[in-house]
Amino acid sequence: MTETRRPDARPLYQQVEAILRDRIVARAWRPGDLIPREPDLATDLGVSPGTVRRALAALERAHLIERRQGRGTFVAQQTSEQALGQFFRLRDLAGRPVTPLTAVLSVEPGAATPEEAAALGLAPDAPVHRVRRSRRLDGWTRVSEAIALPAALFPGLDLPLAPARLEVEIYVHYQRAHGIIVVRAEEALAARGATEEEARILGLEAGAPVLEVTRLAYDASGRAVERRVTVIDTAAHRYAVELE
Amino acid sequence: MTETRRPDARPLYQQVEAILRDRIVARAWRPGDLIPREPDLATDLGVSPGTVRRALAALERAHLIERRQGRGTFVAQQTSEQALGQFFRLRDLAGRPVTPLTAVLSVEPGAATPEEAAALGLAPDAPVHRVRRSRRLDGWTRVSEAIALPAALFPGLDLPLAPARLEVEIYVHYQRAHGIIVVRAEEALAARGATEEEARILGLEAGAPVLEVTRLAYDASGRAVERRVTVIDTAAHRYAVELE
DNA sequence: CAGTGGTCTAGACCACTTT
DNA sequence: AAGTGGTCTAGACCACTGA
Repeated sequence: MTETRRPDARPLYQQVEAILRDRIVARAWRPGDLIPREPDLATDLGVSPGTVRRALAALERAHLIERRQGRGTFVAQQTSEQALGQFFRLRDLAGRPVTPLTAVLSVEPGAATPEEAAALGLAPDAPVHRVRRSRRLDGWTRVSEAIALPAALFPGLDLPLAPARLEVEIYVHYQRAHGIIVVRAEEALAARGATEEEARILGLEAGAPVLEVTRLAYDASGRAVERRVTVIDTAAHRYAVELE
Repeated sequence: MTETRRPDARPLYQQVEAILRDRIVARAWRPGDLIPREPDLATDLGVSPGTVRRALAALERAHLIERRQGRGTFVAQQTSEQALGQFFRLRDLAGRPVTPLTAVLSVEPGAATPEEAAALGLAPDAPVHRVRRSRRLDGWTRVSEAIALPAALFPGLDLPLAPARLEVEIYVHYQRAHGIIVVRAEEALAARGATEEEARILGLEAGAPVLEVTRLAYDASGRAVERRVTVIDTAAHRYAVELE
């Protein structure tokens, strides 16, 4: 790059980052693929290796790529372990991570509620898939979950109904079956009393205190792709947060 | 650095980061101070400017320094705005940040409970300061808080009892009066029923669902310096979390 | 205008992995 | 041995700030 003037406001390394991210979003590079080595990317894009390196570091922080010394740079392939580590915040009372056993109770078509439409950027009453799940922690059903997905993003959603264990985390399924990579989520937490239905699922009395977590999840292109409401019995578990 | 061998396992930039962090922890450089410019640090430490730059970037991410183009690099001076932005997670129902009005109800000496001693790395029954506070959000008392501080770290703790507003956030006070910079905290969240005392403070009935947040805060040297239990009425507010 | 951090370049060498 | 990312160096130039 020998031009003296750069009319673009954004720094070069951010432009390079956007270009590489777009290739992943457009599935020109797919999860698991080996991408070209740094010097080749640099000459192809007409920038220095240091600039490519800075862009790749940002994509690695966003969990979109994995770099392995001696092997190369790969588009990140989500695994259940990775997805749980990134998005599942429940711990036992000693602070140890727990692995949930998840059962899909039902998958049904529905119409977006006003809250869902606003959160997901959909038209009112737009078609959604509704998934209900329950999750066992350390042997007890502690979590009841209601997930809403825009039908347009998840055509032919096929989740095996399972009474006990789902073999892969649902975000891994989104990626494999629908090409949607969840990279970020926002959650809003509150304490409230359990409804009768929740109390039945969790083995509580109606009105017992439960933790309600409302999540909005975003994919690599910044699109809201999932809204879920999770209700948790925190008798023997805690929702862990790191502030820094 | 012309040596061919480097016996140290850690990369140079991490060693430089540790050296500079230690200068802040040891108060050789104090909050607000202007620190030497990059090239000077590089020659003083015998490394290249790029290595210093990488160390400074890490310290900036940790909120220990602030870099301002054209002005220089300063040791971070906590402000109430900064401390609230970093450590106060409550939002209104629209997701907007709220600013709490804090009242200090009491400051008393006490002895560490077993949980506190374990969390803070103290001997059983070690002396602690106990601070009780309440916080108003949007005009209502929604938060009741109990803070425990190791007496050894906070000699002569002097918090003005205030019925309404505390002029600075308490972490700003820790820094100014005791030289303790809180950089990180871990929180564990649960839903439970309010005790009678909590219900009285929050204007609820005993047993009403409240959000309990147990926080352990760490300073720049990695030492646990504060344990607090916060009880929140989430009738009109949410605890916000970003997952990425 | 001088001085600072921010960006960008162009390499050399090391550590690790695989063939 | 060959090829990759990780570290480290040594600059040039730009953008911003304040005297």
